[in-house]
Amino acid sequence: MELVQIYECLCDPTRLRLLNVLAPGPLCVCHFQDILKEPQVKISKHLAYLRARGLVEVERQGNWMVYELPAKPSRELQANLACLQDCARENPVFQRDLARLKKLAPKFAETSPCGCAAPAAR
Amino acid sequence: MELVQIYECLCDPTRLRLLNVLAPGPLCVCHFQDILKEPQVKISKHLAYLRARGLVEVERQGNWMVYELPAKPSRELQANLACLQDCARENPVFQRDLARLKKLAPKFAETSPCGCAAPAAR
DNA sequence: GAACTATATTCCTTAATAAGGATATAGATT
DNA sequence: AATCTATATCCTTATTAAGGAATATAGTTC
Repeated sequence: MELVQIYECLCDPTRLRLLNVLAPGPLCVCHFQDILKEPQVKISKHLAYLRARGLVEVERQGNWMVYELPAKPSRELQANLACLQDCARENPVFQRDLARLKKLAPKFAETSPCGCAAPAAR
Repeated sequence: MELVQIYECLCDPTRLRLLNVLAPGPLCVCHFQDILKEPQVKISKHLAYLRARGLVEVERQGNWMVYELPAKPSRELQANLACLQDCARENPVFQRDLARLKKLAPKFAETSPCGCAAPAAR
């Protein structure tokens, strides 16, 4: 069951936070660091975990690895991401992360050549 | 985050199957055994896991322990159970289990004093 | 090509989880 | 009280995951 793989990804708070801030648009690792305020190793490893199970996709842009939600998510993934967004609406941690994203987005856009925060600034 | 606890419960195939067949109504352990065709220990342990995290509730009826989904699920649980049902609709394992439940329900009702399959027979 | 940046991987330690077999418990029946 | 039934717990083994420290890699810049 592919479903189990999805839930395996969702059962860690750090990974939930990553997916949450990814909803508005692509981000690179350093931006995740700034938003979640977690060490690089931790973030990188969880992103690898998500990637291995198809919950995120990556594209290299120079030095930066830009992560985003799958372009064509399975029905199951789509349903669960929607559900997560729904739950995130009332969750203080998720909301704080999104607020940080919003606040940092302009700075991201000007300081990082990858420009990966641009879509998130919408 | 309570959400993580929910996902911890959902990231095992046996537990997903348990929750799936619980959707139509309460069931006791022996019925889970008949439907999932898994050993008693396994089922009992996973039910305990679900119970410890509030995904199911139990009531003793004589010898039988009757499990059911929470009467008042949190918003998050409600959303995720709905999502699971949605995903189950296209999943052969889940559908097979539900078919077995439907087929066995009358037999359950006549053979077991707990009558816990009655609501499922609806 | 040397230094620098952003990110990934490896190694280590610790803890959580799953599964199965055997045994224990609680309640029912005789 | 002895026995039976349904279910839970204990024990052991193996797998998996998390976090941190250190190191490796790929790409960039000078």
